[in-house]
Amino acid sequence: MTPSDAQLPVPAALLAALQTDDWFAGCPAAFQQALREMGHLRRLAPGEPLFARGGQADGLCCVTAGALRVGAHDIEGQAAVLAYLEPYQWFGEISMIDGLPRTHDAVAEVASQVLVVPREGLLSWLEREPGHWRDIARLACRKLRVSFVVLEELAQLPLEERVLRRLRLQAMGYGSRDTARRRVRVAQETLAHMLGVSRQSVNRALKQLEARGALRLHYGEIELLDPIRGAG
Amino acid sequence: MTPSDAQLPVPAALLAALQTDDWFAGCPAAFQQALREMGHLRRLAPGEPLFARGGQADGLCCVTAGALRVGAHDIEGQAAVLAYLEPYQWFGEISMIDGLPRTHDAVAEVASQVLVVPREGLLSWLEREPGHWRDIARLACRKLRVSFVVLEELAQLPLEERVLRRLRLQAMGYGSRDTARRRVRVAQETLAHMLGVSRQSVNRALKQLEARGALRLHYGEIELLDPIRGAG
DNA sequence: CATCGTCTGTCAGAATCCCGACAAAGTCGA
DNA sequence: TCGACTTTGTCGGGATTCTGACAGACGATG
Repeated sequence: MTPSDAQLPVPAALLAALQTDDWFAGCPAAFQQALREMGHLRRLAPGEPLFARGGQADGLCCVTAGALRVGAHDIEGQAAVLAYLEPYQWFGEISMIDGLPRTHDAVAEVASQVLVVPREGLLSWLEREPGHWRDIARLACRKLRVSFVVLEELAQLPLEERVLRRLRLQAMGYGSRDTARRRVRVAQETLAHMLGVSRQSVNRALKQLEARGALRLHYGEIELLDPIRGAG
Repeated sequence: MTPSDAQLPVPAALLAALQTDDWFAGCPAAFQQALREMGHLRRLAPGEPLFARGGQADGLCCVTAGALRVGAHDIEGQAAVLAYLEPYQWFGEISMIDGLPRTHDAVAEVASQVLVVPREGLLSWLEREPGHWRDIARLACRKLRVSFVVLEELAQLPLEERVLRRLRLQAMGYGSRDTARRRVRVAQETLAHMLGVSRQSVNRALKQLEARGALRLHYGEIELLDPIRGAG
């Protein structure tokens, strides 16, 4: 067992930080406690995969440090990025629910730490406390709503709006946090991959948004300004 | 109360047909029975809305006859079609789970019939049988998987592939049926709305797919051929 | 402070797609 | 059978995006 596979217990102090996430905060204390006790922490080096598409479900996860890139590595190396997950977002509930293979790859973008709640343990716990399946459903439900928003934008909004909305979505942790951050650390090329367009197009859209007063561009970072000005 | 609002009980004979849907078939008999007993049938005239985006959740639904167009009516009349629901697909679980407003409009495409299970009744039933929240989660989970597939295609696949995959997705009821139909009744313009591109582009893609041997075009209908030939 | 790798900004040609328009073909009802 | 309506097939101009390329700006590292 290599150091990166070491299974560290989850310190109780982490519970406070985990409340940042709306889903976790909405779970009953008993369930929160169970997730902490059954889970363990796993460190990931930059570029190290947590799981790969098609792999077997190992459990429910939560980013506790760093950032994970979730997407799909196409055969031709076309990296379609679905989302960037940051503390303290939960994921992996899909395979948790239906037991089918992973839908995406999850790779550490930087040195990261992930809380992993093993599937088997959680399943048997849920068998004793089946009411908490409702919380699992809530988690999937939230993703579904985000997914619908992204789908709709992708389908018919002009690129400029899509860029702006995606940034705001990222700023509020894809619906997981109630307070949106002002600054989003993301390279324009990364943004391009998420939106499925070229970096040049993203750059042009960002320039127009900056001229519109919706945001301010920095090196490797984008500052979102007053939504009123950018809302048109 | 108008005739279209009449609340007809759900005949027991419908249970057999409902088994067509993978999700329903996977639910325990007790849950199936409860859904039938708590639900009622509602008739919809062509163009009649079942619910609108932003409206309050009235319950879990299932198409039992006809077809529903699910999408979002933009302010400018831009009708973005998310999917066409046909018997016996279930929907409306999102608002069921989180109690938030509807994400989409649902309008009858033709004269249709919908099984509606009122939210309040189902919620209190689930309070007595909380283990079946897992089934609700399964329903949301399946949609999430479909949504991921659509998202990925939308992001980076060439239009020709997107058209083909969308047709196959429709042919197998968005994952709700195990056997895919050969023929899909859908106008090219409708397909264009679902993919967010123009009718002309869809027509060109379809022509190329036909030349490739992946499908055959008919009037108001598309026949899917052997997947092997079209898989490239 | 010098260097290197990353990120941003911009250009031009090629490819793609959108829009409006119109004709041909199919379907349905009078 | 005829006519109205829907759907399909196709064309061309205008707009948008992609690809590839390159220079400058920034930050980390030694």
